[in-house]
Amino acid sequence: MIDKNDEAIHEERVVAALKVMPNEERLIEMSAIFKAISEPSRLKILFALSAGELCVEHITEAVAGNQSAVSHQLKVLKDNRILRARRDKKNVVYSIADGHVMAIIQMAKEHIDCE
Amino acid sequence: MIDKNDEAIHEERVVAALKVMPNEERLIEMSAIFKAISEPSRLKILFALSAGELCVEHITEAVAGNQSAVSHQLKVLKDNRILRARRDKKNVVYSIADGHVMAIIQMAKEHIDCE
DNA sequence: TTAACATATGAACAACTATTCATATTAAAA
DNA sequence: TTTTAATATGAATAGTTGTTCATATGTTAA
Repeated sequence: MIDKNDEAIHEERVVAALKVMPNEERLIEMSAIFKAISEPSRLKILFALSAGELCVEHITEAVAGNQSAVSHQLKVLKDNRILRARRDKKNVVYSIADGHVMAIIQMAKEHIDCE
Repeated sequence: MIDKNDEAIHEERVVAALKVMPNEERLIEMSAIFKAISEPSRLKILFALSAGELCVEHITEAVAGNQSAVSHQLKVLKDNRILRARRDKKNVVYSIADGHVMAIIQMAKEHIDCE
């Protein structure tokens, strides 16, 4: 181990990396999560919902957006299982799917503040 | 509190949301982090580096990519402070900037697996 | 049923982004 | 210095994505 040069160390790491490397399908799946929350408009929706579930109208109000745009954005978030939706009479009420979502956002916040 | 209707609860949440809502600049800053890791090709690089720092050549090898593309991808990751770079003789060696990065990725993984 | 309300959707356009190719830059070795 | 090796960059193109507008769908109340 002592006289191993960088080249050898790196080659080992390349092999190690290839072993832990998720397959293409899984990479795309993970990327999609990040893509979904990588638009300010959609991130804004997540903050709007951080205090609890809201119907589309109120989300639209909270993000100062327009109804159609918000609906499209909600679809992206729901399709990626970042949000859940349930109907309540005339309204559809959206909420954050699980704790991981805000945890990811929190971590990004910390990352920025550490710089 | 007892006879508060959904409308009133939601309005309160809208107000709460507006209070915690990051300003536009900060939203964009956070989005940029996610955007940077939202391409499979770049995510792949992060996995390649998860075992330790590597030079561009080895990264290229680990992701089975082409040199120019990888260099462009590295630039995006570095500009967003997701990676750090240091020169070591002829090589430039890249590494993951801090623990938040892989933590975020780990959380996304868990999120997917919980579905 | 019909009217009114809340949400969703499709098409179209504009804006953005990734990759490729060719080449520039930079550092080390000869 | 000249050459070679490693990395970076600019321009161009192709593909992707967000927003808007108009309208459809579905739900409730009258």
